[in-house]
Amino acid sequence: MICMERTLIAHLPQAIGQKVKIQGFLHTLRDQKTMQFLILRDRSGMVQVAFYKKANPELAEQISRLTNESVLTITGTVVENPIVKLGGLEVQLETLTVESLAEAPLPLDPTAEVLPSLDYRLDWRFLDMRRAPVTAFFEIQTTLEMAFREYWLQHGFVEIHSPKLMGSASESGAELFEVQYFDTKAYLAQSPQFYKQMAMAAGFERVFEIGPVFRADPSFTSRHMTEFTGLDMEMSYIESHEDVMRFLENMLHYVYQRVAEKHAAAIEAHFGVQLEVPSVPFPRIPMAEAVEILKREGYTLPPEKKGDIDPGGERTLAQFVRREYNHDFFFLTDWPWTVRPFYHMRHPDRPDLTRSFDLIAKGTEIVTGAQREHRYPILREQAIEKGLSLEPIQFYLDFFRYGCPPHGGFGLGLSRLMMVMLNLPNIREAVFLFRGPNRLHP
RNA sequence: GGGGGCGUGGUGUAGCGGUUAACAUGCGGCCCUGUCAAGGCCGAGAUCGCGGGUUCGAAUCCCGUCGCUCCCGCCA
Repeated sequence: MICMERTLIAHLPQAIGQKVKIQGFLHTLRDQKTMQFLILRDRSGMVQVAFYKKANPELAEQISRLTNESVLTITGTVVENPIVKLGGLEVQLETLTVESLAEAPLPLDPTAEVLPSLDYRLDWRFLDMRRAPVTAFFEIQTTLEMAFREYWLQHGFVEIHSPKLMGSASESGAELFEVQYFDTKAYLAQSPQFYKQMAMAAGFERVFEIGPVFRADPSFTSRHMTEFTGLDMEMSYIESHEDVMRFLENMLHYVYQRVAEKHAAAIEAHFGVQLEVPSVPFPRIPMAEAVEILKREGYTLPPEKKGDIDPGGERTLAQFVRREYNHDFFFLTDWPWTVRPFYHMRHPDRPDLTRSFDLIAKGTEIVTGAQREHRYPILREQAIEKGLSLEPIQFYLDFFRYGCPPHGGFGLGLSRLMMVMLNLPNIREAVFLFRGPNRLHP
């Protein structure tokens, strides 16, 4: 017992007949007249621990006083027992150490079958996260992020970490958080956009970044956060945004495959989703065509949108794509110049359209990308056309004055993708800790 | 920022003009020869978000307020 190594509960079937040390939370205690059954839970699973009270009445007394979710260290012998429904084995308790006695009652019971409201769950997120589906969520997310990294590394990308404190607004400025920075003001980066492009000007050719993004939008929806993790990339020597889309769809195909290989069963069990690896290529719908489709589908766009498509329209298009192409994903391409930022490249023959795209997954926008305008004089003109003052963005414009390869890239929302993949109704449970206009704690 | 919905024991819900405010779960106690989402019995726990109004009477109707939530705008 003194120097015994801990055995994970999932590994107990390989330890039949052996004495083991297991540690975890007390999931349930069934305290009977002659016997006590403890269900112990660690990150790998649950096991039944059995104890004959008369073997040690004093210890039995101690077990009776245990509260649910207390943290225990237990030693005992693993025995095969087909009668036990939980894995057909149990640990016969020899020693017990209470590492941490949980107070009762619990404000949130992780073992309860009825879930409290999401808001209450977020108040007690650390208890909420003891539930198996949440544990599974983060294991899946870890695999997903690893798959992205694998794919990028296989294709010659370099990882960068751009600063999140900025001296000036990078784009619009309206959605920036302002912070005190000694005797001046700084802003939290609402995108690594400019810095990714800086890496292109530096000749890195291919970069990616996984990092925090801040948006000061007072958005009250099930898919917005004020702080989220962005998966961003930028690549040089492309011909058009088509190259970026092709890269993205192949990467998502790979990522879904990796997740499916490892977690298909868990995803089915915890989220009721049969994970479908999306086939490539994804359907592409130019904006002009999308408007026609919506007309045929009987969806009326709000008149003030003018070439843009609202979330309802995106959902309608998603249904259309599901029906016509049997696909969960589609690219909405060639957005009007009027609704895109100044750095998107325009079509040479259609200056009213940009070489840009959004990726819609099950009706939710998860990616925005484009070929960027890398020609200094044109970029400068476009900034002026958008009514931007050049002075605060001159450092950015300078990237394009001394040779810059043609390039493009995209930004993807990690939680948005997780939400879509696992059919979660709300982004607040697709993230470790949610940050929104009314939520800064815990 | 605009619009809709909700707010009842710790939690999740029912009740929607007159009820000792109900049910489930959790909590406490007792019982039960191995249980297994254990089961059985008993008990504690809510002045029905807050303020005002209508009414003989309000958890129930009206107004305001706060909180949450969803949709729109914005986006990842």
